Amino acid sequence: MTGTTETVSYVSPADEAWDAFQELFMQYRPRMLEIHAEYELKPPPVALALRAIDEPTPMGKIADHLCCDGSTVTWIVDRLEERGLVERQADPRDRRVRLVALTDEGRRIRNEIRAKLSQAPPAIAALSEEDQIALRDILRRAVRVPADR
Amino acid sequence: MTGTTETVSYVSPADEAWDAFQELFMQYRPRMLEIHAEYELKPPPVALALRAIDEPTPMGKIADHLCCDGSTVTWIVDRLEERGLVERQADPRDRRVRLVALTDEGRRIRNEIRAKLSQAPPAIAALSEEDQIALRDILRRAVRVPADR
DNA sequence: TATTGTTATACTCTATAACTATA
DNA sequence: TATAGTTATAGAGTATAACAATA
Repeated sequence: MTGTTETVSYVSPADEAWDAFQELFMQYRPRMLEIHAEYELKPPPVALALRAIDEPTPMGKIADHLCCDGSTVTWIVDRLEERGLVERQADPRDRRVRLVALTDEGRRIRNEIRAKLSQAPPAIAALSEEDQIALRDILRRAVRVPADR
Repeated sequence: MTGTTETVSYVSPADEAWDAFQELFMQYRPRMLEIHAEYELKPPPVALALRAIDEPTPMGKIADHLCCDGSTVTWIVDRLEERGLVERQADPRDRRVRLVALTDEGRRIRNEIRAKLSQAPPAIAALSEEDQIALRDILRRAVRVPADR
């Protein structure tokens, strides 16, 4: 029996890459929590909501993005609104909808957070420039694949 | 002034790679939550704790790993112990310490979860085998860098 | 009738402070 | 005296169900 017929416990390079990917993310997680904590954005979904908003966004879309209940989004947006980071706007197309929009301050803070989170961790920064570029190009190709599931 | 002296808004390939990395992770997040939900491991830290345990592990080390308070780990381990997935053991070297160890059932469940989480998402699986291998090799090189911060 | 979002509510999760037991 | 972990507790976070407004 040759190696190529072994399928039961075969691990594809994709799965091996994915394991390393996740390990790297778990390495980074404390830093991400630290950055969120600097802005008192807690629990994580509050920070994720702020990070995700760009254009005015319906409450329901935020719920989908966070994978949480709509009533939880009401609570999250209440918190962000109390702090003046977002405001609820009417949607002229459908008066049931409430659009969540960044305030100027909210945009400033969100951009600050994004900038900090965008700094590659040591694990990536220490790679050769050749590796960095190859990694960037491969990941950009990957991200373009629709995540239908 | 030449381009190489421009430092203010320069984005390195490392940072660009890191942005794509994070986008891919956010794409995958719903699937991760779904897998955790299949096993009723909620909130996320409960699932992360179970996933992380291999050898019997002191409570305090789990708190460090999750970036949470020790009393929260007491609560998390209580939940896992109620379900028969872990058990507290004495540490013969230091009687203050409680080691959290997987039960047979806990190891079975943890392995099942790990196997599901190890399946590369479509974005990765759809890459050419050449890209998959390059990605794996680069990420493995990255992960070996100590995450001193 | 169905959908978007809010309110009221109960339950879950989390940290703080005080405590026990070891070191 | 310091450290590992637990307990008691208050407060934060989350979902469910019932509701109001609009489609």
